Amino acid sequence: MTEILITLPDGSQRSFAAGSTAGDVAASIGSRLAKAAVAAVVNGDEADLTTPLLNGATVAIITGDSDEGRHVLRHSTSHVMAQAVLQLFPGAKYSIGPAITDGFYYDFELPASKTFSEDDLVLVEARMRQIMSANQPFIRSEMSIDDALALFADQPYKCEIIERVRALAGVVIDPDDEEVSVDAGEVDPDGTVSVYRNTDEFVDMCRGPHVPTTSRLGHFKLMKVAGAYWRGNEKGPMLQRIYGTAWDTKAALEEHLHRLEEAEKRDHRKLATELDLLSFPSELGGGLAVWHPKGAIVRKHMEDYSRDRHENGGYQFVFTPHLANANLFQTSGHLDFYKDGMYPPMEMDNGTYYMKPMNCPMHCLIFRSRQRSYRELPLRLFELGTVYRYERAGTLHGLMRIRGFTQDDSHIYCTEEQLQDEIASLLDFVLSVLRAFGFHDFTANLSTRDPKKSVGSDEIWDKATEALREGLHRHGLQYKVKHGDAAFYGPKIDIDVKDAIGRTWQLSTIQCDFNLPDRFNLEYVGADNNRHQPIMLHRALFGSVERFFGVLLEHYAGAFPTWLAPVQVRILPVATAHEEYAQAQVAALRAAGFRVDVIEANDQLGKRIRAAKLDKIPYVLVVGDDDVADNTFGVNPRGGEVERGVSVATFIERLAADVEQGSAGLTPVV
RNA sequence: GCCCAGGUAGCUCAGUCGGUAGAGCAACGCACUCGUAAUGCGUAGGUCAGGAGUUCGAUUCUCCUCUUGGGCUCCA
Repeated sequence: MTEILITLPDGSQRSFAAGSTAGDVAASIGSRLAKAAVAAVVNGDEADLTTPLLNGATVAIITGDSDEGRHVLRHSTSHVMAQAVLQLFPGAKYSIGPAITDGFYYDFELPASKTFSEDDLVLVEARMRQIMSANQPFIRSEMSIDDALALFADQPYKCEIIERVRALAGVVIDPDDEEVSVDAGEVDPDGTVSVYRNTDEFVDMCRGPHVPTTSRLGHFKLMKVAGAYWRGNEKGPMLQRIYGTAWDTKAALEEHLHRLEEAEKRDHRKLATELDLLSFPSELGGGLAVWHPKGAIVRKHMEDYSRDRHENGGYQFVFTPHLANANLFQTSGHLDFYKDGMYPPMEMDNGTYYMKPMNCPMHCLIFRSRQRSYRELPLRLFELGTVYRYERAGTLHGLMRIRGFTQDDSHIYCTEEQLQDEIASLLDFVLSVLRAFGFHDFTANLSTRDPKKSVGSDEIWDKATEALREGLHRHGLQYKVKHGDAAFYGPKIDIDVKDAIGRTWQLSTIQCDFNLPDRFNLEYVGADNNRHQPIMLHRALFGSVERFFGVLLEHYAGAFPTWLAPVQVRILPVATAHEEYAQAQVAALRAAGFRVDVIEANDQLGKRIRAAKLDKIPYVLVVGDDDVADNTFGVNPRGGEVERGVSVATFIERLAADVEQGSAGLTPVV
């Protein structure tokens, strides 16, 4: 047969000469498509453009501007990086180099335990560009496992991957098992190993597909070097990882780099310093913050709002101490399971004390302090409880990962029958509060039982998991199931929010607990006059106040909405003669409950306006002769146009409306 | 905890091939009194993260500790 028939995605069919490739198909459709093509989908499987097609194949072209296409570009770029590193560092061992979000990485072991320096990145990148200019082909071949072991005989990491695949041959691969699927991405699970060769010297094991030649690549940048454990195993060898980003066009690459710059500008640690909100004095020790007046006032309003909502939402407030006798954490099990996360013990003459890493044990004591009736349930205890956890040094990150923090912590005790409704109304409550802080895009994760480590009966796990799932369905909330990701004591829902620049943050959790009620022997007397064990729910909404503050800071890029802004209004008298008027207005606005300050006319007006803008103050009011005469303001709103001659009454009305709108969620929902 | 890179004035940074440091902004003072994003001049401000070592001499070189950043791992 000299002709083959190919079906295209739109259902149309075309005939090609035998031996034609997906690349030929793309070229026959159009030169623009041929240029954009990076790989193809042949009969449902991704394949190289250079693979000869068989008669009757269905072919779709993957272009570089699709997710799949970028994945191919990134993966191919990582191969080029491996080749460059092996040239520049003879004797280097290469392990794996997958495509990841926005880019790729590759892990190496350098000879004599050498490490990469920042300067090496420049060298590697230059060598990569040479390889790309050389227009090397990606040539695929397949071989047996034994041949592959021979080919990679001096590459121990490659051999380890091949051996693992051999061991797994015939085993159905669970896509949730990340460790195995990484290998599966490198090698076909059917017993053959595919490799891609660029030159006589450089060949890499890979399932593909790849771009036809290295000249198809080029819009990339190496970003950073890092250490990374082989197979993520803390006890295993530490490899040297290089991260890069790669895109289909120069514009896309530049846009990505620009996005990174923007994200850096709104880094909460930077903004916290610039706006004088809080700091991390090294004298305190790592992961501990002090809140300056401007940060504290924002935090106070966040907490006030949270308290109002909880008060209206049927919660009862409690307070508990920051430390407790070891007996408490023995009972709760924290000393058995969580000791590494706790600050070390304080030996006192009447026992051993620990800083509390969690509030739950103390809330359980409150539940247990007297006999409880089913009529009291659900019992919702709420506390802004400060806890201390000895997070490992390398994991600290500004406010996002901190050692002393305050949870907006709630523990809800209810009956099995109440669980369903309670979870549904909890979700209502959580989302409603998050919306008040400017978040509108939510997704959820449902973490289910890990049978290898869990307490509680099958029945209760099933029931609780269903209750969580049903709650999510009622909300139409998009969610993913994380199989086996639950803690040993119960299933949970995590809620992720998307921020102003599209990043997601995990904030709230709703977590069932079958363990603590048992350990603390919690009971209530039911309608049947018998004793029953309540179900316990942990629920944090902000997660931690500190972390939530950090997320808000990044979300708003420091420009807090008026109801939260540390200074809502700044009045600038044009000249000294207007200061009296300015002071009188400050007094009036403060009396009306607004946060207002004034900067006297010692500096030029333009300079004071600039300073106010850099402070991201919502309203800058300029007052001069006209305003004194007419009882008006010149209003310069954040992000808006200057308006002269606004009457004081009108401005106060607008300001009040702005504040009201920002905290609109204050109206009770229950 | 592990790998890499840092820590110099309140902030952002420069500098010292080993001879105890400098800029801009901020602060303070004086002059300017100004209508919407940087007025001018001046003053003050640093045990160069901390400790030990090498050296005639260490902010600079070495080691340790603390701490920060990027990752890994961890986050019952």
